[in-house]
Parts: sequence; C-alpha cells; structure tokens
Amino acid sequence: MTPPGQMLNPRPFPKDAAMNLFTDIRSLVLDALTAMQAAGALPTEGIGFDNVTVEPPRDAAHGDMATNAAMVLAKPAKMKPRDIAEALVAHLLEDDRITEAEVAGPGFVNLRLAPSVYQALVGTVLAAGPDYGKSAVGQGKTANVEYVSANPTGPLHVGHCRGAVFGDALAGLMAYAGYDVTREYWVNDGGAQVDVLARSAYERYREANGQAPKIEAGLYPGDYLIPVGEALKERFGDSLMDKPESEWLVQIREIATTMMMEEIRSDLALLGVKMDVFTSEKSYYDSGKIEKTLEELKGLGLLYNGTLPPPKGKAPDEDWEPREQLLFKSTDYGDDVDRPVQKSDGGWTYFAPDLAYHYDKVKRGFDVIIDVFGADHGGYVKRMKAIVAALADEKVVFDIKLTQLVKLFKNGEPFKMSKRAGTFITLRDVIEQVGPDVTRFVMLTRRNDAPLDFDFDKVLEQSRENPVFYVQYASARVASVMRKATEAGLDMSDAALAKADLGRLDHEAELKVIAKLAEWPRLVEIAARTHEPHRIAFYLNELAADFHGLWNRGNEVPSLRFVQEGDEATSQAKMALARAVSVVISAGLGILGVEPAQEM
RNA sequence: GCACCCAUAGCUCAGCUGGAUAGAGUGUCGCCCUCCGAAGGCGAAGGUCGUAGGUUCGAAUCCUACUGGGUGCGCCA
Repeated sequence: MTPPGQMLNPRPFPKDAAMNLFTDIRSLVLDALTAMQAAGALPTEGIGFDNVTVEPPRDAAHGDMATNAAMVLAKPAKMKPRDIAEALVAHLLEDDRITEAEVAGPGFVNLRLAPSVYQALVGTVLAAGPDYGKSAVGQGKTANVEYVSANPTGPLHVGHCRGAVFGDALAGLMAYAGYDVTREYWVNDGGAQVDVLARSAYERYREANGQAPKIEAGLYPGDYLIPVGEALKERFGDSLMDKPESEWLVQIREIATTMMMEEIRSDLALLGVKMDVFTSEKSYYDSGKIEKTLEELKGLGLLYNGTLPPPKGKAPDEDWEPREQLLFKSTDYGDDVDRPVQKSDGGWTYFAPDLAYHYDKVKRGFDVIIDVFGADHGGYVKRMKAIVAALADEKVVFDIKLTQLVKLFKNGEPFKMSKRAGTFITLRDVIEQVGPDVTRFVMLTRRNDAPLDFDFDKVLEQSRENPVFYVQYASARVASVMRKATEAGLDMSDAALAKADLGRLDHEAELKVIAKLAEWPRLVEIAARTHEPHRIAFYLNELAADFHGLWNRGNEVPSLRFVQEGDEATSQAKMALARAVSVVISAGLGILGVEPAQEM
C-alpha cells in the first residue's frame, strides 16, 4: 500500500495554502490558465486571475468543485466562455488529482477530485491537529477587538452577555486566522454616570450605618450596591455620615467603580472571557489625553466653533436653543451632523473621550480595529467611523459589529425583565442556570445583527433541534467509539492512526464527510474576513450532521461502521476519519470558547 | 422628518469577493434499532427570496424608489 503522503501527484502545493484544498485546486486552475497562455490558447494582455474562484458547487451533483474562470476571463480575453472552458478542461485532466472535468451551464468548469485527494486530507488533518484550518490571512497582523465595555455601574446583564460572547468568539476567530489579537474593554469610569453610582453607593453606606437609604429617581436602586455600602462602612465607619457630597464623592466613586469592575471581571470569568486590556476613560481625563488629542485635531483643522441645527422630528416642544459649541467635522467623513466635543459648561461631551480613545487605538498601530456595540448604539456607528476615517490612513480596517437584543423565554413563554419586579436577569443568572458552554454556543446560533430568542429550557434540551447538544453529541460519539475500539483490542493510538491506510476510506458516504472537513479552512477565512463567528457554529452543525449521517449508515451497511471487528487496518482508517472530525469540531468549538464533550 | 439594521418554506433561521435547479431545523406524511450511543438517520411534500425598477453573461446577494418591522437622533454616558 502506498503511504497517504505519496498518493498525491508529486507536484508540490504552495506552502501557505498547504491545508486548504480549495486554494490548492485554485492554484492548479491558475497553472492551467498560465499553461494555456504559454500555448497561445489564451491571451496574456490585460488578463488577471484575481476574480477566478474555486468553490464548492451548490449542488453536489455538479461535482466536488467548480471554477468560474472561463466566465470571468471571457470578456477581457475576448473569447467565448465555452472555448476557454474546454481548453481549461483539457489541461486540468492532465493532473492526477482531477478525475473528471466538464463544462456546464454558462461556462462553469465542474471538477471531480480523485478519492486519494480526500483520503490524504484525513492524514493532513490528523497531522496538523488543532492547527488544521488556521489561516495565514492574519499572519503578521494585529487586531484589536473592543467588546462588552459596559458601564461600571452594576453587574452585567443578558444584553451584555451576547456582546461578550460575540466579541470573544470574534477575537478567537481572528486569532485562529493568524492575527495577534488584543481583547479590550473600555471602562466608562469618567462620566456623570459614575457620580450617580457614587451617590447611590453613599445611600447604601448610610443604610449600613442604620439609616434608611433615600434612593431617589435617577439613582441606581439595585441590591448589588448593598455590599458596597457595607464595605464603605468598614472603611470609613460613620465618619462620612451627614457630610456634604464634596467630602466623599471622589473617594466613594473610586471605591464603587473599582468594586463594580471587580464584579464585572468575575462575571466575565464565569463566561470564560478574559480581557487583555482595560482602558479607563477617567485616565484620559486625568492625564490630559483628551486635551492633547483635541489640540492635534485642531492642528489638522478638524475642529471648529459652530452651531448645530435643531434635531427634527422629536417632541416639538422642548427647551432647545441654538448654542455655539466646539464641533468635530465628522460630516466630512460620512457622518450626518458634526458632533459636539465640548458642553456649554466647558466640560467634555461623551464624544470627546470616544474621539481620543479611537485616535489612540489608531496610533497603537493595529491593522484591524473592531468595536462591538449593542444594537441600541447603532446611531454611533457613523460618527465612530468618521473618527477613524479622519485620523487613520486607509490601510486600517475599522469595523463596528452590532449585536441585536436577546429575548428571554422560559418554556416558550416570554420572560419580561424588570428591575423593579426583581426579575432582572444578570449574566451570572444565565451562566448559573445553563452553564458557559451552552450560553456561548446558543448566543452564536444567530447572526450578530439578528435578534435572538433564548429559552432557558430549550437550550438544555437534548435533541436534534439544539445545536449545542447536537455538535457535542458528535464529539461524544467519536470518543465513545474510540473507547470501544480500544477495548476491543485495536490499536487506536495517534501513532497508529497516523499510519492508517487511508485508501480504505473509499465509500461515498465517507468521502462526503471528508469533503466537509475540506471546507473548514475556507470557512475560517470567510468567517474571519467578514468578522462573523456565527459561521463557525453553523458549520459545526453541518459537520455534525454529516458525521451522524455516516454513523447511521452503519446501521444498514455494516462495512461503514467505524469498528470492524478483527480488521485492525480498516478500523484504523475509519477511526482516523472519526478522529479528524473530532479534531475539527474541537478546533471550531475552541474558537467559540466551548469545551468539546467526551461523554454526555 | 433623518440615519442605521432587518424582511428568504406554515414557524425559527442559514446562504461565501454576485454563480447553476435558493438550503437546514421544526411542523406534516412515509420509512429505519438482533446492528459502533435511535439523545440518531433516510425519504416525500413545502418558495413570485417584502414590492417595483436598474446594473450584467448571471442578482436572495450590488444600486434606486417604495411597503412593513426594529433601533437611534445637541448641552446623558
């Protein structure tokens, strides 16, 4: 038997694409096109191959892969698509890896690959392990993903949860695609809301000292500040009682925000989220960074004094009056209005630190900067993009991802959140009820910009409908069959599987699963390019479906069962495939921050 | 009033830098355990991709207008 590595045509694959079958075949197509040019069958002038793609066909009946080369090149080459396609087919058929090539439809070239190509891929997956599918697209580049960034005025709730999961999975995805990723949290500890926090905490402090707290409207009423009040009592005794705000505000604000951030960090830890950098808004105020930034912007001519038109369509009777303010020229960079940076009392608007912060991120030299906001902050996208457009050169990729709302359900019934009624669902509540793995996976079973229904009962259901379970079940089955094979006395060690005779994987049901594995590196690239980690979750569901399908075929076709009693060589080949499936599932779940299951 | 997001099978949703006869799950109907985990699988039926135009070899995908739903709109972050 030929070892798997030598079953291929000896022509080497390009190094940077050695694991992606689609780019391998694409380069094969490009080689063929180049050969056609050399032979005079295709013009050289004005012909570029950038738009040539090799993709899985929508319908498997069309083959394993399809290329649009003939259609894309027809116009610049001034040739008929079919003529190019037919010449291309002739060239491609010379390669051992291509068993069939035919022209179809308007000029597609459909390809069928030799089984040996797929069989060898199993070996590639096992050899690469968790690295199979890692991409070079982000190699040598840096990315900054800012997410959560909840105000430090209370514990995280379910809305933050989705942003946290999405942002973290996106960061994991970018890392898998080769980027050096910084996970960052912007701490809004510098504005009026932390003064409100301090006042609210002060009331709890009074409460701890035996006084009835006066939680007026506008203060934070949550019980979570009671421990803060107690901590303040421990620290200050009754020395701050009945003192004017000026004597305690700064101190209490500092202590309260620190305690809230500790709580937020521990909430995030429950979810498995660990930030690399927490950037403090307050530090921007304290260090003069805002003034410095604004000075620079003035130098660039991006700030001016002016008056904004009144907002339209709001309540007609409001106390709006024209006022001259210091404005940022964001309309020059795609925003709808220029944004004020200074309030009438001379203080900075919230926009000023945003401006300085994003300028800072740009200056730190990231190749990719991504902000993850809740959908209720959709109105800020244009102004943020204006900042980066004004301050960064065009090489910086800046993207803002919005996460839509999460609607909670319990047994199919909508679950209304209300702070007053005490049915306020925190992130901690969710994790404690369903666990971090389920929470994370479910949060990624929708596109980020689609609303998500989260049913506390359904997410724990063990059925086909529940993708968390379904994917976990697949990896559990692999683990289970591995145990069984080992108990049967078969050698299922990594070393044995690495040497397995993969040529025995010749059934179309097996090749179909391998073809799905072949899509993995390509999918990772697409997901990373579009900043859409949900694609990973959907892919895993598809891979699991193909695997379960193969598994069940074994019910009718005994030769498809993974364990072939008394035939170690065949068992090893089949188990190599099962292992390859579990390797990719583990890698995918790893990106999403979910643990694969060994048993259920 | 303006801006952004969304509209795909009865329901919940995928759909790649624009590709061929638009896919899953669920629900309905019919099958498959002496058999590696049936917590599963196979098959059938189900669509004017919100509407109307445009761009082109080709549009669910890009552009324009409209309809319907969500979010937001100076001195709050």
